Amino acid sequence: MLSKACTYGILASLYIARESRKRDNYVPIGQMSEKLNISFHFLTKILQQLTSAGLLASMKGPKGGVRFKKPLHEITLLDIVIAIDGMELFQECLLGLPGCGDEEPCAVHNEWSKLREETYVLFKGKTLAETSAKIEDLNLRFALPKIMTD
Amino acid sequence: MLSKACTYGILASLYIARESRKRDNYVPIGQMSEKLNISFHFLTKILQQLTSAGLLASMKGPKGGVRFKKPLHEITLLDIVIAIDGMELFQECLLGLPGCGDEEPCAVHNEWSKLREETYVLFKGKTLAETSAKIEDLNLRFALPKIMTD
DNA sequence: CTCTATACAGACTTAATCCTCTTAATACTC
DNA sequence: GAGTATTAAGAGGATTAAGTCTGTATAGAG
Repeated sequence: MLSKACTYGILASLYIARESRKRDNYVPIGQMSEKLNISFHFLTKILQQLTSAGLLASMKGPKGGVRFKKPLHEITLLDIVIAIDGMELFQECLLGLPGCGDEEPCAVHNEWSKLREETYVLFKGKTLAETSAKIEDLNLRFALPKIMTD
Repeated sequence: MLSKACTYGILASLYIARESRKRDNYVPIGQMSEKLNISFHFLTKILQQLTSAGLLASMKGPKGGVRFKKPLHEITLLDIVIAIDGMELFQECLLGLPGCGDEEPCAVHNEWSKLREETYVLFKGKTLAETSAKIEDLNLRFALPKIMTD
């Protein structure tokens, strides 16, 4: 469904969102990679994609790191997904048929495009503000063990 | 979403279904691979999965090939998908969190599991009889060019 | 019985994804 | 200005998915 890079990107985004609600600093990638248990260099590359997509601002040097450029309620999971995995997910024919579309639908086009649209709407409706808040409500220590222990 | 092998498996299944409604012979994989423009050996491996899953019966030798063991209206796209890609698609957490489930949901678990369920129902509701009939109704020469020219 | 057309099996190759490493460049601290 | 903590950039390695090849077994045809 989503690439590993994309799920890491979402997790990292939720982490950054959570940190930035606590204090307004840049969040260093090194700390983040430890807490999320994701390879530092790999995470760096993923976050660079978010930076060059204009979602994150980055700062080098001590006290550097990354943070979101816009308020958290203006950034959605869709923004993250598109920046990393692109739009193909919401456009591809289930059967991989090249000409499939509304005009020349494949055998499952109508149902499938409806599901794709629902998926799109789901991602679009999830802001970082709302979603990162939910993480704390639910206290997901099972999944993100080190986030909760700093 | 689906692996290449799985989409090829579905296309081949629709082809077999279509052929077997015309005459009751085994469908040779060589002919199928030409018509669908899929590598013969690769397609063979994929169809072996359907055979060992009990969906297809196969016959060696001249006039041999594969055909479905059950009537077409009793076989769904879900059967094909599960035989090739397994059930993970309908079980995995969107964020890849290991403990995510109804008891300890991740931040998007509820919405995501609803979508997964809809996907499952979509596949389950699509029988080969209905779906392969649709292919001819819609005359999908754009996508399956060689199917229509034999 | 032999020949041929087919499926079966598994090793191998290629391509894509995932991840790591090394070397910059830059900003802060003293 | 030197030292250090950080991101940036890109090469390279590891793993998995995708695809190819070679050979074997088997069923039918003559």
